Formats: sequence, C-alpha cells, structure tokens
Amino acid sequence: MVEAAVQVFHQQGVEKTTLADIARAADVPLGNVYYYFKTKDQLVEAAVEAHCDQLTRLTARLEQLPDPAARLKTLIAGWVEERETAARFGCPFGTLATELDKRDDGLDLAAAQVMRALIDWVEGQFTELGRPDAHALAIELVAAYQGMSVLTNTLRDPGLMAAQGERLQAWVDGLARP
Amino acid sequence: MVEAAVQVFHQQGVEKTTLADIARAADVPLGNVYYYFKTKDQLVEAAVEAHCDQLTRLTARLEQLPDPAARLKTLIAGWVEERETAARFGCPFGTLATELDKRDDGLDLAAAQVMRALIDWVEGQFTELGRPDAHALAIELVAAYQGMSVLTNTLRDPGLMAAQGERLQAWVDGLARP
DNA sequence: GTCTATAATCCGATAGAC
DNA sequence: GTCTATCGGATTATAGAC
Repeated sequence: MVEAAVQVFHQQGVEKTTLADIARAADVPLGNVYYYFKTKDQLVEAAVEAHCDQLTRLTARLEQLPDPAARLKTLIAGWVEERETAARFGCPFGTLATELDKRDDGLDLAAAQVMRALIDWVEGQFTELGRPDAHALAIELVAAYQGMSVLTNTLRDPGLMAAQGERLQAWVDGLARP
Repeated sequence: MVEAAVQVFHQQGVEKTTLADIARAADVPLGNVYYYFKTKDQLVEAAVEAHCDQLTRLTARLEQLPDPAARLKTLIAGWVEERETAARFGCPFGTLATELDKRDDGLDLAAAQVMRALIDWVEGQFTELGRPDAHALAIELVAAYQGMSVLTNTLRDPGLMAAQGERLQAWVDGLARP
C-alpha cells in the first residue's frame, strides 16, 4: 500500500492525489486506508520513509563495488536508466521534496534528511578518491541530477538526461584520474 | 491580480492554492476573480505568461551589456540575489513547471516553451562566445540553476546557492577565456 | 481486520443584487 | 464592473456492519 502511495504521489503529486486514488492503486477499499494511516499526512510520511529505505538499499548495493568512481558512475547510470520515467514525472524524490516544501506539515525536514543522506554518501565517495573538496563536488553532482531531472521533465526529453549522464560520468572519470 | 497569483502559486503551490487565497492576496472579493478568469486553469495560464514576460524583460535588460560572458554572470548574480526566496520556496518558475507536469491541463507545454526560451537565450550567449558546444553548455547552466534551486529549497540553505553561483560564474569565466 | 455508507468540510464555480 | 451568497461536487475522515 505504501508502495502504491509512492508511485501515485510521484505520478500525480501529493496535493492532487486523493486517498481514493491510492486505495484504487493498492486495490483496497477506501476505508482500509484509514485503518493503517489515520491521516493523509501519515501516508506521506510513510512515502518519505520508503524513499529513505530505497536510498539505503541502493547505496548498500553500490558499496559492493570496489572503486568509488565506479560506484558514482553506476549511481549515475541508474538515474539515466530511469530517464523515461523522469521525462514523464520528474525525479521521484526531488519532485516530492519540492512539493513537501510548500506544505504545512513538518515533512520537509524529513525530506531534507534523505537528500542530505544522498549528498553525504556521494561526498564519502569523493573523499575516498582523495578529493579535499568532496563536499562541494557532492553538492555539484546531486544538484546536476536534480537539475537535469527538472529539465528532462519540463521539456519531456529523456535524451537530455542521457546526454547529461554521459557528461557527468566523464566528469567523475576526470576527477578520479587527475 | 495576476501578480498576486504568481506569488501565491510560488509560495503555496498551484494545487494547494485556492481561488480564495488569491482573492485575499489581491485584496479583492472572490467573485471578482471569476469575472476576469472563468476558471482556475486560466489563472494558471496567466501566471505562466507572466513568467514568460518577466523572462523577456530580463533578457532585454541583459542584452544591454556588451559582453556575453558579463550577461551570463549577471544572470547568475540575479539568481543568487534571490537565494533567500529560493531557500523558502524554490525557483519561482522551476517549481511551477514541475507542478504543471503533474496536471491534466495542457499548460506543461507552455511551461516547456518558457524554459526553452531561457535555454535558447543562454545558448545564444555561448554562441557569441564562439563555443561550438553552445547548446550543451546552455543545458548545463540552466540545469545547474534548477538543481541548486531544488537543493537550496530542500535543505533550506541559501548559502548553497551563493556557493554554487560563484562556481558557475568562475565556470563561465573559464569558458570565455580558454 | 475488511469493507460500505455516510458525515463534515472545503473548494471551484455560478447567480444575481447592487 | 463589484461584491455577496450559495450551489454542487469532490475529498478527508468516521461510524459501524460484517
């Protein structure tokens, strides 16, 4: 059910999505939603936590690669793979975070934590590569991803993300072998 | 009234904003809104056009600078100046475009046009600088702005935009004097 | 726990007085 | 043109049968 919520929130946006939409997507009756989540806000919170868990699983998988540069390039490759979805609905987490920043609930703070977790992980990779400016590079990489997601989405052009992804991978290569 | 709509849409998001909100912000009674705009969609459309007009005025002002590199750096400086607003509500146009991409109205196409107009103008500056890769550079610059807007907003950190702005200005300098 | 029916509220849109 | 009052529909949330 949380999985359905994450997907529908991504496709329609939190504000536009009704609990009936989620109930239909999860194939359960409406009343059932309220048995597990007392309010819509709690469902949104669960969705944010789901994104957090997914990030944890993703980084754990990437950690198995021996080379930090390879990890970053695989991360970028994963973004590019989702370019069709990004062209239609934007970055699953970025668009959610953007929307939460315009809501009154305190969930924007939770979103900030997840975003920071991604940045921190990327920063760790750059640090392993011996870069003293690891933090700034991490901001640059994540911002580049969020930015190309916005443009890919607005212009409805998955090719844009493919091109920018290649550029970023070359950029990581250049930083790894100076 | 359109001005009030643009501001409230930016601060609260289109979906969350009620026509009563806009009426209050513009200090007119609710019924009055419907006299000038038959539907909420028409008001959103007017807001997009307002963003388009503002972009036209901005680029016209920048054109008065003799040097393309100076124009781009002034553009970036303008973004950085608005960093406090960006930290609170994100890029005024980027967040709107992101939201329109999740709506059924056809206004996402209008938003795409405005975004493309910005990219085209930036591309023109890089072309004047003699860069054969002007288009890719324009995408890179606008994406960087949108990305740092998302991060500045999500992390509520205007300093992030200031730091990235400086980086982008140095980047433009480097491209102008190779 | 699962599901239906419905209450309570909010919002887009309209009617019509001035 | 300006403003008030209100309708109709949608949506969050609840009550209560099974």
